[in-house]
Amino acid sequence: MNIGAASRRSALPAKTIRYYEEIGLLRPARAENGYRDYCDADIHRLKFLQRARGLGFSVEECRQLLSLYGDSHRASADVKALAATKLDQIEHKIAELRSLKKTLTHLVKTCHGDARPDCPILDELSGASA
Amino acid sequence: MNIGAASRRSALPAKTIRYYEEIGLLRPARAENGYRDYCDADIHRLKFLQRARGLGFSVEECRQLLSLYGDSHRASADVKALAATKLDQIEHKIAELRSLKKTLTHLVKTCHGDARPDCPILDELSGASA
DNA sequence: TGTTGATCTTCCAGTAACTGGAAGGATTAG
DNA sequence: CTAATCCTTCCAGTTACTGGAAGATCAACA
Repeated sequence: MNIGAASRRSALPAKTIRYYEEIGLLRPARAENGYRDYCDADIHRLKFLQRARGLGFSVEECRQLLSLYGDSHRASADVKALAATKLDQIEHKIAELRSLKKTLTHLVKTCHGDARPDCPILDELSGASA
Repeated sequence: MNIGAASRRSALPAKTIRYYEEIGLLRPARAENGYRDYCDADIHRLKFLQRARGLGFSVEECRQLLSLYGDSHRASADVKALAATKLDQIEHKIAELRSLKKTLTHLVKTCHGDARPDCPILDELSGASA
């Protein structure tokens, strides 16, 4: 299977697939014409990457997950720990964004938003109230 | 004022301050010895940048905000629009992270997390349930 | 005066995770 | 046969810094 088909099946851009190969996440075979040739296991791996990246795992974390996945002796505890850590990070990020949203919402509300030159948002940013 | 002091006053690393200068966000004077010399307006600008970045504005958005800030004829509506757009983006990001959190929470809960080799997290990622 | 040690300078390179584009070979459809 | 599409490699750019090397300058102390 060529890279175009692999791209469609994995929902990953061809560029990204080549990039993943470059950084050693997979090693597809080569056809006689030099084209990459993806087998079912490769597609499986690519889909795995697509899902894990979509869940917010970094590429390095994906590499770990893939090695755990490939290791039939690994404990599910290892994977669970990785996922739990990621969950903490996500919660932290959500909290940060909420606080940010609160501040900005306040600013947008108090800004009259017309043609007058005074603006509470810029005042806040410039430290007028600090 | 040297870059070290400017760094302490603005809560920005010296490296970052030099970087901001490099990309044209400010132009501090130079002392005779070649050292950068920051005046109060520069510090003000740096603090502005520090706050705006912390609120999630990109460097380019900060550049816009700074030019609006410097323009006494600008309408507060311009700033409000920028902030409102940013608010939308933040809300979108929060929604994404929540959905992500939901999926991962489910996976972590269903994973027994012991030494057994089967693991619902990897199953899900590998597409076993898809 | 000498000499540390901290601070400053510039420049080069690297990070994450791709993305875009150029130049050129292979394949497929009509 | 030709045109369009797909494939290859390689180089460069993105965002917003961060790290480090090599060398100048400064402040403080004996």
